[in-house]
Amino acid sequence: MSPTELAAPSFFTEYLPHVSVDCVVFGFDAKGLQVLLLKMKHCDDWALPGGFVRQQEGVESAATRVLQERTGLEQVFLQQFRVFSEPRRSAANKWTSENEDLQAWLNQRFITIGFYALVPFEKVAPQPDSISDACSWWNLADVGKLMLDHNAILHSALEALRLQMRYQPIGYNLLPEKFTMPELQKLYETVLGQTLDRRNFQRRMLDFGLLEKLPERKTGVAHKAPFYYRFNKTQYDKALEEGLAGGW
Amino acid sequence: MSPTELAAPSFFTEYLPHVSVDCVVFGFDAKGLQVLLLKMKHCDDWALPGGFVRQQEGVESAATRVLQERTGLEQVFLQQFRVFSEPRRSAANKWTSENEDLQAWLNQRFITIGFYALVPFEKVAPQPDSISDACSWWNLADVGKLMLDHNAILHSALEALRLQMRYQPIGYNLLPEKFTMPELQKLYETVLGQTLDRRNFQRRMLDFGLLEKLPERKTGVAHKAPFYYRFNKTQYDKALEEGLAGGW
DNA sequence: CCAAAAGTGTTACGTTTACACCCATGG
DNA sequence: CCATGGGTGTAAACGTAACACTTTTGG
Repeated sequence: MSPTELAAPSFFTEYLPHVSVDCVVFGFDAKGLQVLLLKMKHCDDWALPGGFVRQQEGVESAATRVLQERTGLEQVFLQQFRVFSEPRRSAANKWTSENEDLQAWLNQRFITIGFYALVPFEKVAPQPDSISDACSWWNLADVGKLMLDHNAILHSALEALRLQMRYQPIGYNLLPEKFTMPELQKLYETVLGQTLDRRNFQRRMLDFGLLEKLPERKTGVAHKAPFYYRFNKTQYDKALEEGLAGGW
Repeated sequence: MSPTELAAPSFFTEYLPHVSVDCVVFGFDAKGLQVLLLKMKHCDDWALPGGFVRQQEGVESAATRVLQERTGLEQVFLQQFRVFSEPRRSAANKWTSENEDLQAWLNQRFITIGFYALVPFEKVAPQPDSISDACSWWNLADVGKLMLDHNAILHSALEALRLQMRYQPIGYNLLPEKFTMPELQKLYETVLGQTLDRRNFQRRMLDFGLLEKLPERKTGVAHKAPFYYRFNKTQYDKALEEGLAGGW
């Protein structure tokens, strides 16, 4: 091995070749459902945050690392949902870089493992990576053409999330610790893309037994002030494990 | 490149390194749910049918190829359900072979993409592959310790299948073209691991609108002969796309 | 004091569950 | 001719959906 190689360890030795992870990071605020995107260098496209898998780590750990680097968050809800592997998905890879090793690396054919993450919007400090020059939230409705097949990945993640909501609770990772019932409902309506009855929603949510009503109400709001709630983490985790409803 | 290499193309050039697919193949007969397993050479373990991904194919296509080779079937219901990638899952890889290239290949660390398949039991002609010396059906209840983490993969596949049954029909790929209602019920009971009410099951199934009642009854059977049914493929495929029930 | 938003309750409806009766067949 | 399994129907229980009234607050 030459001194040059020793000085600059290659992507090819650090990571598993041909394998990547891509994360669809969902956040939620008053404007609706947001997704974290990166503006790639030397091109106009935006892309999902992604990364590669080290020789000695699992894909979950790789995705967690990506999330930590882009958002600053340590603990996030992360779920693998599908593998995207059509050879032609990488056909458009035409990276040029002064770093020849990086260039060769990026122009590989990649099999990517899709994850979606649910994160607390207001706690995220978006950070671009080495091949992007911006990292920021996009309202889901405003997302345009993304790099490669990232639009399909995003769409697929949203479908997986909607499916998962049928039998698992969401919200713990998307809302602040204290939240009101209307806020929780807004979250559900936004993700599901449909409006729900206010009273039935509240009853159903409470019947799940995951919520604790706090004695305080929201302040500084017009009209009648709603109560705050928080999740009972114990019950919430139990519901994540066991599921909420059954069909058979 | 040396003539030797030209004469014997390497696994390393034909396939993507570090990536494999493993298939949990479910079949169904009178004895219950069956799973297709391979008896590995030079060791007592049985394993799930698996394979590798060619440089220019997607993982679905790799899994389809594996299925075709092991079962002889062209069209099978195939569903990717999870990626297994913990580095230590491959830690036990200690293959020895006279083919040095193969040996080095098999001793890589692998990220495997888990698929489950639903196939018509009676149409399958199990075929071992080059690193196994038997391929046969096992009753799910009789499956013992499998190679590597294959027990976990099998368990996870069954969970995914049970979950999927909540909102998608199954049966088309697991039953012969004509089947009776008790047979269909047996299938559901076996996969779900619980007994169901005969009359409610029938009503529910018929209400889905996927079944066509045939004018003929089963022959050569003790007691009252049940009617045959078959799936309406059009409706069935529609249900696969759109799902059966909703929660919200 | 009124429009807008939130808290709470009730009724109607449909779906699922539980269960009963009759029919057909082979031993 | 009867035990076993299959075809069909109905009533009760449950959960969901639809909807009304009251309370609170800022403008």
